[in-house]
Amino acid sequence: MSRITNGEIAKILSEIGEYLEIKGIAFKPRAYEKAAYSVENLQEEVSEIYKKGGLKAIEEISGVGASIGKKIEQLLKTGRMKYYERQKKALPVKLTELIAIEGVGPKMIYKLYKKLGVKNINDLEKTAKAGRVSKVPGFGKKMEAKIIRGIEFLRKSSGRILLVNILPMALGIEERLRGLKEVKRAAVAGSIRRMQETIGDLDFLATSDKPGKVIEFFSKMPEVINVYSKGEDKVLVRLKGGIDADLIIVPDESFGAALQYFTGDKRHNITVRAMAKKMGYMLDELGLWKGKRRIAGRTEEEIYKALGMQTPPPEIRTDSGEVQAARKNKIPNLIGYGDLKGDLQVQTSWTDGEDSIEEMARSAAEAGLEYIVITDHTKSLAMTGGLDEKRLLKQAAEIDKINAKLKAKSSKLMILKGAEVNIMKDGSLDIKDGALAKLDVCGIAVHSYFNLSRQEQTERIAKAMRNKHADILFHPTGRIIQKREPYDVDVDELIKVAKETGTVLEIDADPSRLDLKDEYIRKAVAAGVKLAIDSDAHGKSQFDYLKYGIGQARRGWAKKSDIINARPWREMLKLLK
DNA sequence: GCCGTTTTCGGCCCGACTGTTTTCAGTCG
Repeated sequence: MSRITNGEIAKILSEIGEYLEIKGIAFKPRAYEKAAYSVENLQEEVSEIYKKGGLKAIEEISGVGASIGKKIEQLLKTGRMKYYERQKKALPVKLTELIAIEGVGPKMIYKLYKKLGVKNINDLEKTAKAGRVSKVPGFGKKMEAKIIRGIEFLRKSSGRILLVNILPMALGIEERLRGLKEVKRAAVAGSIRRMQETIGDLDFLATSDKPGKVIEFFSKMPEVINVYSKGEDKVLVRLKGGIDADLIIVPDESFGAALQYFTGDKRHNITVRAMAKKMGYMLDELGLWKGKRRIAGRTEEEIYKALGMQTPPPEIRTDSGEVQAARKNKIPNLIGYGDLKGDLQVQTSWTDGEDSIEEMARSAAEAGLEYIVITDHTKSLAMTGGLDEKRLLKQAAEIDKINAKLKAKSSKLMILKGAEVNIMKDGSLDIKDGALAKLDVCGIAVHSYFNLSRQEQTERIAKAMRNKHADILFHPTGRIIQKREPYDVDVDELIKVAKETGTVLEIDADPSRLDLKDEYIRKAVAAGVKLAIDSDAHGKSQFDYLKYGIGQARRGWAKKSDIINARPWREMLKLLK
């Protein structure tokens, strides 16, 4: 049987949905879309589910019934899905890439293909720039210009920007809105409130008796480079950094409903709305309605409570079980933004960090931490000037000295000794066991040979994890968001090995890494594997990264008890091998 | 094509915005 991943199955199902949408078929598109979504967010590989329980087990997947189930079975058995291939043959266009263009949907794609033979993004760009799109009935000059703009934006930034590059600005704007005397309540909603890895646009909400004043303020903020449109209770602008933001003014009694609505995500809202409807209510961005009477809306809590459920934290509103859990009062108490007591991955100027041990320590104390582990690179990572056994010893002596100094100044910060030990191609570590034994915390990490086969890579890392000194696997998949794909590794297997060996898996909080991803965090938590959230700071300002790691951990349903560095250092050390 | 706090059949979230039109289709969140 061929190895087909959930991601691949999901992609095929969602493309079928788009093909059906194009044909104007009702309801089926949403069925396929829904099935695609639940397959993509499954905790277990569909191929495994099928191996264990056959077709019947596949049909147990939410949104998958007899028809889609059989199609998945065919795909697993033969590596092909005839139904999909027929659709594709009938309409040979690159749906996914065309749909990614802002403002372009299935219906447009169909028309453009029929009239102009547009099959992909390059065709579309050429024909639009030649002015041929605007000649097609139903299209005009504005649409054509919008398409060209959309393609350019997509090319430039893949349409989204890293959370870290926008969160500070968004929170700053939120704070200034709240400071206005005309504003009663204000908040930033959307994906930023959910702490998504990347952000497409910003949604601000405010309540006010004088909306005009607030809108005026918003459109004249120094961050604004363009005002697209301005109405009585709504304004849409472009901000510096190339991100769009809107501000919507709502009545105070609707603030919670609007916050709920604009926080999303879309799937979560669909599920909650459908539930409300079933209970005889109607939920929209102005409130929860029973007929014409608004029974809730002032706060989110009020709405969720009226629906008989807990308020799910924004980070987990992804329609992946949080609604069901909230109805049963089973949402776990997620790790909080102030819960970390230490940081287990910190680089210094001994290798590729910018600041000295002492400077990093001082900055960590200012950030409210009780301890840090110094984890400079080791010798085989030559480009960083990695430490050998001898220099590790020397660094240990230096740390003792600084700890004594800190104590004399009655600082509460404790510096522990560690290293980011390099995993060699064969899974061995580049520092001798004798030296590793002297470290308080031994982190291990991959920095080379990213291109090994899945099996080789998995075995290599698993072997390193089996070293009795290896405490934590740093940035387990090596990805860099929007820049570098993760190396091909079987994370499920790593989770198993982590459980078996007592190795901690890291959630690297560097906002361009956020490695582990939320789905793996959730799997690790479910498997009872211990986790650490580390800044991977290479400079004294970077302890700030921890909050992105916490956001990621929350997105993966991690509790405080799952995170070892949410404990005091003595307790934390006891949890290591 | 899927699903069940009323359903194994008859529903499926819903309204705003945009650009194209002259009453609406398509996209978005």
